[in-house]
Amino acid sequence: MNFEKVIKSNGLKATRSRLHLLELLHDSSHPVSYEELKEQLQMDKATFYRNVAAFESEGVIKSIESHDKRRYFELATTPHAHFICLTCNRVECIESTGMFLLRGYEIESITINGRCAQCLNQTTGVHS
Amino acid sequence: MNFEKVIKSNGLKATRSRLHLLELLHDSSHPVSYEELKEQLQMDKATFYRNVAAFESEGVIKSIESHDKRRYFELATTPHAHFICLTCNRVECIESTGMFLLRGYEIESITINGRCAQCLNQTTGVHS
DNA sequence: CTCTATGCAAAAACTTTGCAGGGAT
DNA sequence: ATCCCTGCAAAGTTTTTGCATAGAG
Repeated sequence: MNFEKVIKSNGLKATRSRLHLLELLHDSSHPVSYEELKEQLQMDKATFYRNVAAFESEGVIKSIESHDKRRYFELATTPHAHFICLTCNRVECIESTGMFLLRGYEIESITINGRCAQCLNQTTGVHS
Repeated sequence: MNFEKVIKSNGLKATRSRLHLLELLHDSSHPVSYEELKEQLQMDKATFYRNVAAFESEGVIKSIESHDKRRYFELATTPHAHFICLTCNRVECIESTGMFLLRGYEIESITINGRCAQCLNQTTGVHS
């Protein structure tokens, strides 16, 4: 994946911080929480906020809000739904096909909150 | 709707502030934003935060997060989905029946982000 | 070389906590 | 009368802004 190109094509400069941000999101199999993202990147907090905002407004990344105040980020790819487990807080991407229809509305994203199969069976093993 | 009873049955005292909060949510046809709620209630901000937290943890009210950082509240009723228009920021409740099934998962709430029919037709009339 | 992005520090916005008085049961 | 709730003020957090320097194109 050529992030440099992606960044530049959105009128932004391909700096180290920005490449790091996108790489981190790309390397993760699931959406990354705000906190985790902020932690793992060594850029200044001001830069972090500015870059996240820039990428989001350019549509390079997307954010999902969970039931509590958590916010998760991922690279913008094909539209798909998200499932957030209220017990273990994991976010899963749900690739679906027939789901994006609702009379007269344009659907951009869907978030489903609930409890995943794992957590329903074993009440142990809670992820923070 | 007997809010006094609702509040007391959750081990809380039926104070004016709390009754106001629930009445306001009840009188609104759609979920109310955090800001609007905070504005329209004349209780102290500390009290506001404490009461919202109390009601939410008791399951009396529910909150929905929109794509940006907005948070919306409603009285907890029967499970239903929400549609948030990314253009006009309106939140609609979607009563659905066959929607709450997903292999092995327990669904608690669903949020759909997109653009409503109105906004798709007329690009004017954006609500704040 | 130009103009944007970054880091630092300071400010603003938002949320939580402590405590004494007021109100509900 | 008791114990919870409220308001105020102060402390903590999170996010934004201003500005000089560093870095990308």
